[in-house]
Amino acid sequence: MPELPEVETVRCGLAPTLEGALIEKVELRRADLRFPFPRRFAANLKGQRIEALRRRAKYLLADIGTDWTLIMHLGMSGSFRLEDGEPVAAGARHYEPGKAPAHDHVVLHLRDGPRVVYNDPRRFGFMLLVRRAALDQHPLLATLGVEPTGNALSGAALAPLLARRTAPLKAVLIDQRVIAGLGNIYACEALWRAGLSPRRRAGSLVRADGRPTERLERLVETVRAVIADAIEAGGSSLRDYVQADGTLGLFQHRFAVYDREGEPCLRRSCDGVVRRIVQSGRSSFYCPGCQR
DNA sequence: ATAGAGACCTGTGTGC
DNA sequence: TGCACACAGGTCTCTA
Repeated sequence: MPELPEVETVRCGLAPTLEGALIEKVELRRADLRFPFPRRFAANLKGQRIEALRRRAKYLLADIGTDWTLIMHLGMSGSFRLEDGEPVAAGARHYEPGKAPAHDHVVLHLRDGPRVVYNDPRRFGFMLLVRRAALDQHPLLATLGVEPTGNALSGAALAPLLARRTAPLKAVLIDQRVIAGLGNIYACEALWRAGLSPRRRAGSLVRADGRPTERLERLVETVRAVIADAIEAGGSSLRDYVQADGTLGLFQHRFAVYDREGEPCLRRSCDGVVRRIVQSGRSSFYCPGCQR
């Protein structure tokens, strides 16, 4: 669910509270999320200081003490909220007054700070404690592609990854080994901005000599722009996603194609209608009129 | 190697 | 009102 802009927004919301905080206790309300929690998970966190809260692709990385990093992933429906005093902050989903909130799976108790509650109805998220020295070699992180936020993303960087690939462009864009953190929504939006069809063969954006085409350079720019715009808007709130303080993202109001099947294309001078197709099991939204 | 399907899990919206 | 079904921001594993 949450893609890079949502995870980055969560990171910004949590960092002021978490960075420098001392973990007094970790409460696990169940034995597993996507994976079982390791034996000593809570014990290893107890008494440790959170040194920094970083992000790589859709992963949150909390540096714990000198030796460990806590890898956290929100899956499709994970969210954090900060609680002071009585349980439940405004904006918590799946909450009925008088009842314990559903799907609160992990609670971090900080010394002199609010509780940090992880909620995840579908439980596709997870938390994993790994040795920081080996973090980059961890299987989850080792094969990640380039971040779309810095200066690393370029036509030249992508060309070798797209060359000769026959898979649809959309499928390759959301492959985390290519662009780290790009997901279904923002891939659709970037393709619309670039005027490129999600069905086009990925390899068609690379010249025979291996250099990027103008179309690929254009796509790189729209990917960077849509990610930057979404971060600025605090991400997109559809069902489960909220920021750490319970407020909603705003980018869903700016979708050009995502979830707009049957509605008119927003491009001036295009009278097309947004279509939904299924590519490798995921919905792709695009305008057949102006995306080629 | 690469592309696609299925699996994991719960909640919500739609149509009958 | 209830029920069945489709679908949802992700990613791992298996099969051709």
